Amino acid sequence: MLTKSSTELVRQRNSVLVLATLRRHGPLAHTEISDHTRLSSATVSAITADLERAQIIEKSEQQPASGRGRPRVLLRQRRDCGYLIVVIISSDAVQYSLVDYSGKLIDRFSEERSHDPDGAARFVTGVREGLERILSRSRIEREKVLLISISSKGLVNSSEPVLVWSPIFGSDQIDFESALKPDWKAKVILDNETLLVAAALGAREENVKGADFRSLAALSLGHSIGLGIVRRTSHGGHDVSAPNFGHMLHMANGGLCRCGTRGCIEAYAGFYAILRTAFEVPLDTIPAKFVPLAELDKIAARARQGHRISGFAFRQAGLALGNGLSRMLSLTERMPIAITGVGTRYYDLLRQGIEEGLGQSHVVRMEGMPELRVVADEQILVFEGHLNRALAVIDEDIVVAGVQGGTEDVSVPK
Amino acid sequence: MLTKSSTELVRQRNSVLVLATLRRHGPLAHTEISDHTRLSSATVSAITADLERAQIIEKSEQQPASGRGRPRVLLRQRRDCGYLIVVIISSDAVQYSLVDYSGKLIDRFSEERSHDPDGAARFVTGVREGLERILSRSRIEREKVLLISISSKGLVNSSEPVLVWSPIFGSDQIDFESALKPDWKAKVILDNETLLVAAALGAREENVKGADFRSLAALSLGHSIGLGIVRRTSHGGHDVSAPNFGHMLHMANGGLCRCGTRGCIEAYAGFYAILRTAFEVPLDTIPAKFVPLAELDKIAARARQGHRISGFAFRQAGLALGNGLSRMLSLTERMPIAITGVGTRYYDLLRQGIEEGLGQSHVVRMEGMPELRVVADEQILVFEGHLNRALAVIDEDIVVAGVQGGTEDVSVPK
DNA sequence: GATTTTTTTCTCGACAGTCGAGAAATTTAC
DNA sequence: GTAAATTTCTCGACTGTCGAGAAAAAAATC
Repeated sequence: MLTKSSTELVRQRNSVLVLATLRRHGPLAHTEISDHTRLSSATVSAITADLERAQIIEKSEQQPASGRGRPRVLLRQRRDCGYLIVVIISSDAVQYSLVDYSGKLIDRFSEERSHDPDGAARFVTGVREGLERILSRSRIEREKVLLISISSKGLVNSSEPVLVWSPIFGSDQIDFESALKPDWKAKVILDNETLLVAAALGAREENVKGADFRSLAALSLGHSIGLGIVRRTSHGGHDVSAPNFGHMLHMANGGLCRCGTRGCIEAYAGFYAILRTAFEVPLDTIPAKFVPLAELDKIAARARQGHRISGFAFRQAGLALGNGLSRMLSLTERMPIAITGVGTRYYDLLRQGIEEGLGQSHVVRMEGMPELRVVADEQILVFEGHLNRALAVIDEDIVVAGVQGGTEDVSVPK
Repeated sequence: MLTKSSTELVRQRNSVLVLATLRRHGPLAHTEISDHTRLSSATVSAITADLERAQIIEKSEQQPASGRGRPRVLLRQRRDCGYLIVVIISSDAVQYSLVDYSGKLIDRFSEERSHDPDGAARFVTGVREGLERILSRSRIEREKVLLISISSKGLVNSSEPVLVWSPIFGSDQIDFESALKPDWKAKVILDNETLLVAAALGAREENVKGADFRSLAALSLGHSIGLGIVRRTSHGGHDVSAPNFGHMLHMANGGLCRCGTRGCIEAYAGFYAILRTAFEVPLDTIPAKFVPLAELDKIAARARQGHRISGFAFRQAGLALGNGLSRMLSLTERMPIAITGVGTRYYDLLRQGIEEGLGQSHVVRMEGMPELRVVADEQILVFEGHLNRALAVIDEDIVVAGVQGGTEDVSVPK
């Protein structure tokens, strides 16, 4: 409320609103936009006329008229209005996707990540090459790429695209903004991977529940532990954050974590930690850099057959997660928790520990156990989260940059 | 962004903006308002004319002109525009304050709270009587009371004025909305006490640092433990919350807390917990209902003289606080922590434990120790927080209700 | 095939809000 | 007494939204 308002701002907001509903519901007719936005028909006319003149949306060609009356003309985003590159960094590969303004996937490939530790600088070079490659494969002009949206596990600066800490590079910070500035005019954004999962799930949930949706947490189980939280703000938007959950303190002076601290949640619930407990390796052993999934599958199999120590390892992981989640819930409101990631394949073994860990706290005793649900297809959710956020950013930027472009040959009156 | 914008909304927001700057900086002239709000002079004229017509603000009488040129006419809130009653519930008393629309204290008294446990229903009756008393003492019309702002320790529903859990009444919920509806047309709001402290400190901090202020936490030490967090939102407002920090899980299966759960932070850092540790009473002993401060002072004195167990009790309290704060910081961004409440008198004994507890976590190792500062005068901060929030709510309500009231005798043209 | 009905889109005038520029008011300086 | 300085107020231009009704276009009906 610290900043003034003006009529131009009104137009900007309403323009963004129109573009957002177009995103949400696909191509719409004039009347439908009016219904969804609660803007008057006249206002919709004015706004869509502007957007059309600025080459941001277009009338789709004649529909085979369904029903009588004047046939609808659908409005949709112009695909060639701009492009988006999505970069998903995971522990063993980097995936590049080229997407047009309508959200349609145009091209995609993955590049294996070498596991060499000499790290950050080399890695950035690789990303720059990857970006060049996807651009050149497409024949799209460089200037038409409006946004590069990157995601990674780890801790991300909330205002700038800087990877502050990651399981891969540790405290070797990566500033994507300055790394890509020489090559690209496009804006660069960086988000935590689980944050995007939460964003995607929040959007889905709101589509189902509407205004009843309040908040939701996504917990990603894997080599490392991620948490994303999404909350509806007072004015209808979504506020989304990715706290440093995996390295929240679970137990003072506890097991040694990859990050070098003792007692992090990850030091009990990460894959390497489960391995460590299952093999009864001392808790202050420096953890393995990478754990093959097959190794964990074996432990899980043994646990399911009743092997005590193996079962204990998963139970202890669950306890750490449950305690951590209860602490999170003490600091927020009650919200459902969606569990995702490769680790969900061990959910049968983790569940009891998680619920016990949750049950040990005041919040859960008072408000009851939060809803726990397992959600598969983390990869799809990550991409969906990218699109949600990135395209919204593009819409906003385009409108704010000014919707006056286009062919200025309106100067022939009569 | 889900909701449409309109020109009326623009006027509303800008009117609220004008009232807010008037709150912040005291009586201001036309030009000064224009400077602070960045609204044009013409707009300020239009808005202030409306507000004046609606009897919300008034021109102050002639100032002794300082400097040459046409003398300024200061605008200020009309005191009699409406009134606010502030109710501060503490463990041993309830304080009632009557405040006019300009924020000036008109009347105040406290009523001792009987320590009888028969609780909630009786207590509510007491509050209703207290409100009647402060009204009748003042000769103000009941309808002129626009807002009743209540605060208490404990857990508060974020949307409705319902006390969900409190150290005094436990889980006996109190719904102030429905309790006061029969007597009062005024709106009723309820906030956690430490939330108000955080709000007040946040406002002060922003006055000093301006846009550099990002966030801040207030930790209140006393019989129970309170935490308030204030953050600047993207559009310049303040987002403030009071998580259930005192009953966040400190240690699974730990000491028994007043709330009936085991291992809460309060079960280590509350006054009764310090007492329990100092006297080597078993950790599962049901805690004392109320601890005289003199008792704690004695333990503190012994600790300062080197008595081992007494010192250990404070150290352990500090550790619980430090661990808890580190967990909070894992879920938020780095922020300074202001420590307040009666317990600050033992800060010399707590400090080492707090810092050690903080230091055991990944965040603090990475980002460094957060700034810790001791802030006295918690009572003043609570009241200040009440005024900040309540008067802002009143301004908003008045403007939204419509600024068209007042004398409609403008119908004589020429 | 002409007319009516239905549905959608577009246009016009009214109204609300902000802004810049300059007029009006009013005091101090010389 | 006049000029300069400073503050407040007013006017016209511009931008925005809205409701109502005109215009467009296809299906239904006679």
